[in-house]
Amino acid sequence: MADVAAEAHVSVKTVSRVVNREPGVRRDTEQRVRGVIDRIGFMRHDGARILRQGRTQTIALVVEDLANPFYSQIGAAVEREARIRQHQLITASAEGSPTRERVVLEGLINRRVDGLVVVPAGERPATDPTVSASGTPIVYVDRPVRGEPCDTVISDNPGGVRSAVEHLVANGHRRIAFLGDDAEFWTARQRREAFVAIHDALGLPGDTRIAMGPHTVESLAPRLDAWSRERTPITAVITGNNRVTLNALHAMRQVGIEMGLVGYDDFELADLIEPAVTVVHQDPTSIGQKAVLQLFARLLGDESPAQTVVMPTRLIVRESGRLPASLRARKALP
Amino acid sequence: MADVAAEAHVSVKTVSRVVNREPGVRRDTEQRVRGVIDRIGFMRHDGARILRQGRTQTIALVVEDLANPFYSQIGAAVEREARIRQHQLITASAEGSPTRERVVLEGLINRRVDGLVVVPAGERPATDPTVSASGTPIVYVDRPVRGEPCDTVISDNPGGVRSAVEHLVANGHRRIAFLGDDAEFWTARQRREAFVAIHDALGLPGDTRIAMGPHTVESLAPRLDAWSRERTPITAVITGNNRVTLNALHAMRQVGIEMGLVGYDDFELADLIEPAVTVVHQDPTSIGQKAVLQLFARLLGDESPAQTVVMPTRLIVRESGRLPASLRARKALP
DNA sequence: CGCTTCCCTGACAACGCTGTCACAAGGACG
DNA sequence: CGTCCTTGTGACAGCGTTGTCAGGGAAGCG
Repeated sequence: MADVAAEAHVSVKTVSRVVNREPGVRRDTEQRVRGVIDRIGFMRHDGARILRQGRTQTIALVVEDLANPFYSQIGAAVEREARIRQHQLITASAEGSPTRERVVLEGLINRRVDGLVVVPAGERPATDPTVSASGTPIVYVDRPVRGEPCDTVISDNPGGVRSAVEHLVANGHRRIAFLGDDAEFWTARQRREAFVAIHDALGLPGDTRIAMGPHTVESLAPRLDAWSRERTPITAVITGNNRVTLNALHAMRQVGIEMGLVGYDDFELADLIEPAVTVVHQDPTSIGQKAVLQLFARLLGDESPAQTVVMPTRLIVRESGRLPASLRARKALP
Repeated sequence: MADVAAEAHVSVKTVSRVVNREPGVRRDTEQRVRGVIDRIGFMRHDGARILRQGRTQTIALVVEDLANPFYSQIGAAVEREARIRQHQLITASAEGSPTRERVVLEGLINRRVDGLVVVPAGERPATDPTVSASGTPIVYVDRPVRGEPCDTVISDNPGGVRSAVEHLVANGHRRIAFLGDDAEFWTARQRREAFVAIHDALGLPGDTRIAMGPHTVESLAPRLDAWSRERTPITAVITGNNRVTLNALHAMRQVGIEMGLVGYDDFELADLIEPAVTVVHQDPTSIGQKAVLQLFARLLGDESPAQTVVMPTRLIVRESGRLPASLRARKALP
């Protein structure tokens, strides 16, 4: 900038004014400065600008694994919303480890990102000293943190599970199993609890099977096989997230069982599998969008109490919720 | 930092030394400073550090669409490799628009990212003045740019297409169509050309069908239907990328045609569709990894001439490459 | 003509940190 | 006792911007 100033016979301040399109520069001066800028290829150093102004125009997204379509869709939405608001997005993976998450968050706060969208790993309480002391606004996504209330965007897990169970029941299923992901995950637990609650509410048999992950195809196959051979066999399963759904589908294919299925999370080609998979769809794009909206409200000074937004889910009915023909004969209890 | 210094009765420089674990601080001084830091919750301001040191410890990834699994897997790999090397990753979408790409790149260079991994939009020549003038090292991924040679990581498109065609031919197919993505994309064109070349090399009929996209299910369904009804019908298609594969699968399902298929890009559940889809797999994780490797070599001062790395593809044989039973009767030309 | 007002421009400090250099104190050594 | 070296510490400048304030000239006004 000093070089430009010297070359154009003006002060650095005037160059700054031109670069930032500030008013109060005579037209010919501006032309001259602009000419020099183009000629020597000057580019403003945003680092210095940031240091001076205190705002980094950057937000960060911390997720478990960017390659998981659920998170990458959130990522795409967050990036788009950030870009619209002239902010850059830093993405970071915590790989599900609270320790790594701390390190990552600390690094981001050292960089003075303006705000954070975080899918919290584990059960970290909201009052992480490093984070809360920094005053950086955070919006949690997909699962809440413990302790004092924080801005959070989650999806309606009980509602999603209820729609799945009701759909299966309406199709004649009575004994429904639940394959949840590792109980370490809050979403997994919440969905399990909802599963139990809705069973009670509908007066369904209480001895249905519940198995929490991690699930591999190898462990799932014999388990599903066994469940379907019991004296009071299950006729359908609800899977707790996209990973589990995939593995369960592989397992079923492998063992050759026919069984009702409602998956959690929609996935590409769910409609091309035979039978097409009925799923509970939570819209990652809307979730990400909503989170950014909330974050920017805070950045613009919104001081209202922390808010938890529950995003609705939608049951996408395809075919896998039906009672398979092979099971219709020995139709279950009333 | 000044506050800490005052509180601990040392100079800011000593605080700086402690924070950065520089040697040459007496043990008790360090303890005292560390105590104050913890007490008042000091966190180093990396923006200032960066301004002083000139390195941002940040690289950026510019892709078309983060929600596309191919790119999000590259993104995950790049982030991981960057993290290992103590760098943060900024991701940005250009949404396929060269104009937007320019703006995005300019913004990233203003931030003085240390390096860039870019999936170039369109046919931008390598000599983008803003970028090349800045001297920021760039590695292009998935498709090359025109003009002077640049570091580039692409996958072996001719090899991939060849393996697809050879596989289909080995399964008895003779009339094979190619459904490429928009010819605006370099990869789409390269795959088309490879398709033509291998046909010549193998002496296959020259009148096979080629259609470049954008392809929707609606446009694809009648086209595939028509092709399969002609006097010399095609018996198989090769699809030019994951999007096209998906739409083609939907279209086939919709019209109810049986036809051989080899898709470009692997996708989750390709093995659960009936018949399981044979694909040409390009490994986005390795591609991303390789690109970062190359980038950091440049950052560490590697001055060797620009290099184009071609990553091998792998044909994942499942079932969709077979000659459907319904077509086996009127078995095609020798 | 003197005064105010407006427009344009520049000097300067400061954002928070670190590299350089200098300096003081203490011990080793001749 | 003087010299040299080592160790720990601090003063200061400067990274590239921008906010603040001040100043100079032209125009407007009485």
